[in-house]
Amino acid sequence: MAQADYLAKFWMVIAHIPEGKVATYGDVAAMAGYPRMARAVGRCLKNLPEDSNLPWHRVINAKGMLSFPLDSAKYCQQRQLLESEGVLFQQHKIALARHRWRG
DNA sequence: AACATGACCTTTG
DNA sequence: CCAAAGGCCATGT
Repeated sequence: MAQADYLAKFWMVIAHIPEGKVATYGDVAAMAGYPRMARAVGRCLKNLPEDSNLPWHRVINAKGMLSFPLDSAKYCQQRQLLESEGVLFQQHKIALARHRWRG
């Protein structure tokens, strides 16, 4: 189905994000060739199995923040993964200007 | 109906 | 006046 088509592209793009860099949902969608599908990217990541080797944590929203409540376990996990890769946080946001990846 | 978003607009500092 | 932050509506699955 068509869904598998763009899902595969999202995975490919995300898999190409370098360590220490991040991309927004919208950027991933655009780089994959589907400009208005930012939310579909989020949906896609949500469906990922745990044993997936995809660096989902390098995908953040346009505000440079993680799309989880600040006190959630998910938020902590993602933030920890990013910081361990060298991504710097300013308060609760990522320094997008410094870490945003451009394909 | 719900969502792991984005862009735009308005308000603060 | 410019920048950052938050709220509201629009998109697509």
